[in-house]
Amino acid sequence: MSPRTRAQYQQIRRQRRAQILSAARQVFAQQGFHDTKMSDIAQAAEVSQGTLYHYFSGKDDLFMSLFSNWAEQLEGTVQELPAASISAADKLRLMGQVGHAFLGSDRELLPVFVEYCAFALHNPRAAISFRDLFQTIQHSMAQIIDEGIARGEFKPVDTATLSALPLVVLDGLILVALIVGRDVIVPEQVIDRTLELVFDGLLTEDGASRP
Amino acid sequence: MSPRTRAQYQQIRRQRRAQILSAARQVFAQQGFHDTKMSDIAQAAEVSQGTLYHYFSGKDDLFMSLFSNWAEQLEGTVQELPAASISAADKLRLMGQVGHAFLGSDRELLPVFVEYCAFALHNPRAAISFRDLFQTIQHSMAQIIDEGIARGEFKPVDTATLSALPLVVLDGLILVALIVGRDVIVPEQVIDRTLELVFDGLLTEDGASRP
Amino acid sequence: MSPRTRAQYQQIRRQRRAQILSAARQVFAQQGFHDTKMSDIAQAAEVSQGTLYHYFSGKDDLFMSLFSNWAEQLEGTVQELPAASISAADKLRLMGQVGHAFLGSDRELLPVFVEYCAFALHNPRAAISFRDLFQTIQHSMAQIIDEGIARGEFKPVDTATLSALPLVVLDGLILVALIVGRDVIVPEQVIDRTLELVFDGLLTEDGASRP
Amino acid sequence: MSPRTRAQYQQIRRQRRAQILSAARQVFAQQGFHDTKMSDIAQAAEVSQGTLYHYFSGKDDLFMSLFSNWAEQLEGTVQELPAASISAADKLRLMGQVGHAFLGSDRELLPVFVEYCAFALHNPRAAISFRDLFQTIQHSMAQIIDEGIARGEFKPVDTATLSALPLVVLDGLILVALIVGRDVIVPEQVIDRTLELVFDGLLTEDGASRP
DNA sequence: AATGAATGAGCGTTCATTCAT
DNA sequence: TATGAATGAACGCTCATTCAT
Repeated sequence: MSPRTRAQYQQIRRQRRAQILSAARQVFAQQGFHDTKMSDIAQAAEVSQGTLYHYFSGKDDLFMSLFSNWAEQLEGTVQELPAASISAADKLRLMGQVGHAFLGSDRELLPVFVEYCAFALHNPRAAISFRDLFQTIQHSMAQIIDEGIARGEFKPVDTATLSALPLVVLDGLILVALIVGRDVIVPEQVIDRTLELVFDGLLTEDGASRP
Repeated sequence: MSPRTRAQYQQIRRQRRAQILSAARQVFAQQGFHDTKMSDIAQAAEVSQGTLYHYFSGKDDLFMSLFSNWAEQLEGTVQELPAASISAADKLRLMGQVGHAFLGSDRELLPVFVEYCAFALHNPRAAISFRDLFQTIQHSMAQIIDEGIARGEFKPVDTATLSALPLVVLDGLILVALIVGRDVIVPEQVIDRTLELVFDGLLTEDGASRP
Repeated sequence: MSPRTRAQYQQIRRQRRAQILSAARQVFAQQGFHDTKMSDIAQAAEVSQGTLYHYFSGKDDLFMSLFSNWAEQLEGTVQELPAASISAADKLRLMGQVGHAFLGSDRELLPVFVEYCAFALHNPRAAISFRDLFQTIQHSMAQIIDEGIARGEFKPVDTATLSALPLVVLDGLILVALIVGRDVIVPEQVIDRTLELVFDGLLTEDGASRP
Repeated sequence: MSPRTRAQYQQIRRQRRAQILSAARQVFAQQGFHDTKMSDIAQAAEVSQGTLYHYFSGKDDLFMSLFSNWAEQLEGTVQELPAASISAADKLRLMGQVGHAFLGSDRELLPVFVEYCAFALHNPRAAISFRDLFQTIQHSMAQIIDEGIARGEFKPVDTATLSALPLVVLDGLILVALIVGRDVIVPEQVIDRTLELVFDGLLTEDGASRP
C-alpha cells in the first residue's frame, strides 16, 4: 500500500544483483562466455532478460563484475598474509595453501578465470582489473620475501622479480590442469613440490634448520 | 596452360595452405579469435572466402591448424634437448633459452596461444592437441631431471611432478605478461631468476661446483 | 497533512500535467520523438516513469497532447484576425506577422512540429488534429480574402484554394529552414518577399499584358 | 561451370540493388520508415535479410539511398529548365508542371519524402542530401527569375529569396495534402492558382496604391 | 579449384508499458 | 497518487557457411 522506502529498494537491488551474479557464475562456468546467451542467464536467475540490463550494462559488464567480485575476495585473503605473526617461510607455505584453496573451493570458476584472461587481452578495463589483482598479490609476496631476507631466513634474492611467481604459477597451473586434466597433472602437488624445491634454494642454513 | 602434374597440384595446394595460415596468424594475433571474421582472413590471404573452405573445414579447424603447426616446431626443439651432450644443468638452462626464444620470436602468436587455451576448454580435439604438447615437453623435462639425478648432478626429487613446471611457468608468464604488460613483469627475468633459485635448491654440492 | 479538497487535487493534477508536458517539449525538441525515451521525459520532469502514465495514456498521447496544446494557441491567435478593424491587406500583413512570431517564439518546437507531421501520416487521430488546425487557419484566411474582394481591395480570386497558402508556405518554410539551415534560407524574408510579391504582382506591364 | 566474369558479377549486383530499392520503396511507402522491418523489405524483395546488408550498410543507408535515387531524377529534370528556349514566364509555368508531375507520378513516395524530412532533422548526411536538392532547384529558379528580369519580363525582385519558393511550396503542399487529404486540399490547384496570383498580382489598382 | 553472392539462424540489446507496494 | 523494479516482445544486424557458376 504505502510506497517502498529508499532502503527497501536498495535491499531489493542488492538481492537481485547477487541473484543474477550467482546465476551467471553457474552458466558461464558450464557453457563458457561465448556460448552463454543472456537468455540463459536470465532463465537461470529466474528473471527476464530486461532485468539483467537494470543491473549490468551488458554481457561484458556482467562477466567483468563476476571476476571483480571474486578477485576482491582473493585479494583480501592474500593481503592479510604478511601481517601474520609467523615466520616468513610459514607465510610462503600459507601462500601455497591459498593456492590449494583457490584450486579447490571455487573450482567451477576456474574455466571462467581462463576465459577472463583471454577476454582481458582485448578489453582494457578487464586488463586493469587483472593487473590490480596481480599487483596486490605481488606486493604481499614481496613483503614476505623482504621480511624473510631481513630476518636472515632467506638468502638475498631479486624480490621484485620472484614475487611475480605466485600468480604466474597459479595461472599456469589452472590453465594446464583444466585442459590436460587432473589425471595428467595434479596442481596441488606441483605447488607443494615446487615450494619444497624453492625452500631448498631459498632458505639459509639458519632458516633451514628451523623445526 | 600445360596440364599440371599431380605433384605440381600438390605443390600449389601446399603453398596456398601456408599462405592462408600465415594470413590467419596475423589477423588472429591482431584481432583475436572471436573478433576475426573469415572474410578478414580471406582478405589478408588475398583469396576468396570460398577458397578458405577448400583448405580448412571451418574457422575452428583453421585456428587449430595454426596451433598445431606451431606446436610441432616447439615439440621438435624440445625433444632434441635431452640428447644433447652437455650436463643436465646446462640442458635445463637450454630449456630456459627455449622459453626466451618462445617469448621473443613469435611474439605475435602469444595472444593467440592464450585464446587457444580458452578455446580448448570447450573443444576436446583442441585439448588433446594441447595435452600432446604438454606431455612432450614434460617427457623431455623428466628425462633431463632423471639423468641429472642419475649422474649425481641433482638431488633426488619428484620428477613426475616437477617436470610439469616448464610449460606451467611459461603459460603463466605469457598470460600475465600479456595482460599486465612488460612494464610490470619481464618474463625473461622471471625465467632466469627462477632457474637460479631452482638450481640453488636442486644442485648437489658436486653439481653446484660446476663452472 | 490536512485532507485536500477536490479542487486542490485538480489543481495539483493540472500543475503536474503541465510540468510533464513542459519537460516533454524540451526533450522531444532536443532528441526527436523516436530517440526520446519515456525515462528521459520522466527524468526531465523529475517524476517517475509510472507517474507519466497517470497523466497520459502513453508516449503517443503525450506527443499529441503537446501538439494540441500548441495548436490551440495558434488557432486562437489566427481566429481573432478577421475581426480586426483594419484593411484586408493589413490583415494579410498581420498574418505574416503571425508566421514570424511562430518561427521565432517557439523555435524549439519547430522540429517537433515536423516530426508530428510524419507521425500524423500513420496516426488518424493526429491527422484529424492537424486538419483542424489547417481548416481553422484556412477559414480565417478565406474570410479575409473574401472581405478584401467584397471591399474591392483585392481582385476576385479562388478564395477556397488560395486560403490554403498560409499554412502550406509556413510548413514548407519550417521544413526547409530546419534542414538546410538559416544560412541558406531565412524564412522570415521569404514570408515578407512573398507577401510583397503577392501584393504587387510579379509581371511588368509587358508581362502582365500577355494574352 | 566456368567462374563468372567480373562483368557478370557487376550485372548481378546492379540488378539486386535495384530490386531491393524497389521493394524498399513499396514497403516504406505503405508502412512508414519506423514501422518497416528489415525482414519486411527482405520478404518483399524476395531475398534474405543478410543480402540486404551486402548492398546497404543498414536501414538508414537504404532509406537515404532511396531518397538520393529519386532526388537525382528530380534534379536532372529541374536543371534542364533554364536552358529551354521559351520565355521566362513559360519556364515558371513549366516549373509548375514539374510540381504536378512530382505530385502525381511517384505518389507512393510522397509519405516517404515527408518521413525523410523528419529523418534529416537528426541525420546530418540526410540533411546534406536534402540541402543539395534544395539548392539545385533554387539555383535553377534563380536563373529563370534573373533571366526574366534581364529580359524585362519580370519586375526586379529579390531573386535569392524568392527562388526558394518552389521547393518550399511543394514541400508544404505535400505535407498538408497527405495529412488533411485531397478532399480538403488539391495541391495541383494550389500550384496553379498561386502561379496565376504571382503572375497577375493580387491587389487592384486601389489596393496597390496603398502606402 | 576458385569465386563471391546468398543464406538465415541467432543474439545482444532496447524500451514502452505494467504492477506490486 | 507515486514509485521504480520488472517485463518480454521486438528488431537490427552479424557472419560462418553454402552453392551455383
